[in-house]
Amino acid sequence: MAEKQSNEPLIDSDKLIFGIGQVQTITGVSGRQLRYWEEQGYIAPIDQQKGTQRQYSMHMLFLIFHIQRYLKQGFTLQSAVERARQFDRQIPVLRTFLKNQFNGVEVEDDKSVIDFGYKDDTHQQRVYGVVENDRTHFLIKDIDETSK
DNA sequence: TTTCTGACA
DNA sequence: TGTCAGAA
Repeated sequence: MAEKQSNEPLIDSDKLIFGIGQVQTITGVSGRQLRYWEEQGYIAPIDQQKGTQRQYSMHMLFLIFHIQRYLKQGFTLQSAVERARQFDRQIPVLRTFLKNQFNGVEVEDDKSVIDFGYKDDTHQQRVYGVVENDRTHFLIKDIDETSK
């Protein structure tokens, strides 16, 4: 099996730009709301000159999407923004962790196993994430020095 | 056609 | 927040 699949050529998310029309279609947030949120300092388009058409990064699109999700759940705009921002701060952390720990996943019909690499620098145990249907759990295996 | 700003039955 | 106007 292939050991390393250095996944570098991912899409530059910074190059994915959306106009206010696309943002409305994707997130369901009206242009009027987007301009109001911007006026309140909650969101910001990509730096552009005044009077020109707004452009939003994919990152901002996600933020807008989450603000709207919390809004639908009944939160006020202010608290929805707070929660969206908190969530936003967690993404880079998860990304870094997965980037360093993810070592591939074996997909099977009834059960799939995610390889999270060694438990620590001692390299004596390996951690796996097991996915069965909708249930998940961790699995730690001891590494026997004799094989491989 | 779409978006921008400002205003308000 | 929606919607309408007048301009770009």
